[in-house]
Amino acid sequence: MNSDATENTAAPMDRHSELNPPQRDAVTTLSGPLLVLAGAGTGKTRVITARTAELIRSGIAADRILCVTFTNKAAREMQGRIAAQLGGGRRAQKPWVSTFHSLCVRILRQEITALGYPLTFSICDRRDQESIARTALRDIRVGDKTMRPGDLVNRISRWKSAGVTPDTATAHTENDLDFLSAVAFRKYQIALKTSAAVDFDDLLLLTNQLFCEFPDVLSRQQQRFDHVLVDEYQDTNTSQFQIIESLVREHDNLCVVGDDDQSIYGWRGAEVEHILGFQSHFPGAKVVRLEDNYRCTAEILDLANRLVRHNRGRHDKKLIPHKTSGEAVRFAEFPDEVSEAENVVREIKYLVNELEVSIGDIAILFRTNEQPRLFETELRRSKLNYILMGGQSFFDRREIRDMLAYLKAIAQPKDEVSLLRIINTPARGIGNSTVEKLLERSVRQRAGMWDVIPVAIAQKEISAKAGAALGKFQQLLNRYREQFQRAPHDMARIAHQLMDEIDYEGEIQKQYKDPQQQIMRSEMLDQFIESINEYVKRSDHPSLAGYLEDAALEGRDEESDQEKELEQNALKLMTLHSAKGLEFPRVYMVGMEENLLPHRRSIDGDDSQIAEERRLAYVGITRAKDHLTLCRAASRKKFGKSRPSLPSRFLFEMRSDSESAIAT
DNA sequence: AAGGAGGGTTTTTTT
DNA sequence: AACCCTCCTT
Repeated sequence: MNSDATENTAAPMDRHSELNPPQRDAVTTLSGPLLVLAGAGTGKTRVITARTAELIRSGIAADRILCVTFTNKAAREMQGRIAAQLGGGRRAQKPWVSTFHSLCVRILRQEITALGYPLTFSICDRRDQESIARTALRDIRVGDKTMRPGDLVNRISRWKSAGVTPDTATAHTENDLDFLSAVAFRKYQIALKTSAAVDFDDLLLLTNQLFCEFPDVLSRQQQRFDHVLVDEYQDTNTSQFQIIESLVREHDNLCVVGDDDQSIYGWRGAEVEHILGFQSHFPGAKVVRLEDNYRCTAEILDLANRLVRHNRGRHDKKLIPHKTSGEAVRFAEFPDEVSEAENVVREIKYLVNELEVSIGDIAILFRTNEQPRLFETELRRSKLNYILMGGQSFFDRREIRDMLAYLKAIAQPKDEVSLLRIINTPARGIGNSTVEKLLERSVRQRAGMWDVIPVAIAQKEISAKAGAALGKFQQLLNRYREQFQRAPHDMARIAHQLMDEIDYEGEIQKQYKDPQQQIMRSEMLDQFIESINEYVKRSDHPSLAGYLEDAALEGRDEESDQEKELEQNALKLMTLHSAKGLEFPRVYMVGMEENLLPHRRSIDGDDSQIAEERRLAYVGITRAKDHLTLCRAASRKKFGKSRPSLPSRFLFEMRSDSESAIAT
């Protein structure tokens, strides 16, 4: 009805004096452990930033304050908000705002070098992990049971974040699957080690290990920070908890902010127990509850409250709406997923073109990454601007991964994962059989790939031709290694030269027949060179390893102003997971069906997994400020086949009254 | 060794 | 429907 997007009617809280009483309480409690239980839309990030600013005003040096976030995006945003809070005069003062992983890398780099060891590991990203997992699983099979690499990586990640090693994992197997994964876990760890690589979880584990084994390292790090603040505390896993606990042990000046109802990362090792048990971990902790919601209309909030009431074992809180009522939440049903996309997009087109709704105010949220495709097609057809957030990132594209693998193999000669990726891309006469033989020998001799080549040639295991190709390839890598070392400021140019020398463009022409694809891929490569350029510009001591580290931790580098503008004028397509922490005037939650939300794989699991899916739905609903539409399709295609799709159980739970809630 | 055809598998969520 | 893997031909 109301055609123009409702402006920020919310939260009169930008000024400190306009904080509501509990918020002010949280902001001005400056020492000791503090738990801020903040429901959705209650201004929790604002409390963190205001509190940080308050600490600085009270005389704490900014660089003795550490704010920890989970994503780089959140870190950047927080940095900006704190700067805004402090105003111009204190612009020079910047607290440390960092993700767990960047924090750990910084600590490791600093301290390991200080201990006199060379720091030469490379960081594996998710794709690398999966490819290691794939080889680890290759000849492991129990009966006909096999495991997908992605599942293994998740399992290993959960183990690692809980401090489980391959040894302890093997000791506690209860079934074949456990045993299978424990064996693969060991192989995975060995592969990482021989590649001189660490994964994301190792960064945290190594930091903890460093703290345990070198007390002076720990105390040095403890003395760096007088205050630590953690956002989204419900998502901390055990190693993250340990790091935080170690850092604040001496002074307990720890402020954590979170909402147990928004814990949606249990599958990767997050433990709600950390937020539920905060007061027993940190005796004497003060607890502040923020229950005044300034974001959602009463109708939206009512729905969210009703849904989440079906979960047990939560801090009971009730969000109080502070917005005048809006329109009713809408429920829509369509015959199939194509029609769902068509209709949602048609409505959006109408809103934007006829009612002058700003397209940047609209978001479509979904459970899985396969869902947005249809919406993309429809949006493009309707000539509506959109961005797919968090999807296939820049560094996930095949050509970028290939180039990165080159750089990694150059930076770290031991990195066999990267080496294997590019050893014959573009084709240079080193075929599968050659690689197989080398791999086999390297496992047998427990030596690196490069080390076994001379023997393999001497034994006539591989052809002279392949041997020559290998020699030439090694020379290429060595030559570039030297060049990158000699002129790190020239990295972008050297990388470009490398690309030309291996004729990667030619490879693209060969691989993709479609000329449009070819153009797009080439553009990607240009952007890749550009991203190196930007790295060199912003860093004091650029190095190849430094660039690769950034690429692994940051994903895409900071958005330019241009991109920010683009983002503002585009509809957002994103998963429920990546929507956490954001808000939009208009939200469409699509695919509200059994097997999708809750997802099939959590239905098969235990109750706690359904509860997590329920929280996911809760997160989605509470992203909406004014308008919310919940959509479902009566049938949906899966693996190319159309099958009937039932409405999500959550739809019934939201609409029914408390009886069923009590029954659970 | 390279390229292409055909067959089988896949889709949770992410720092 | 898209992707990956394997096998087959050259």
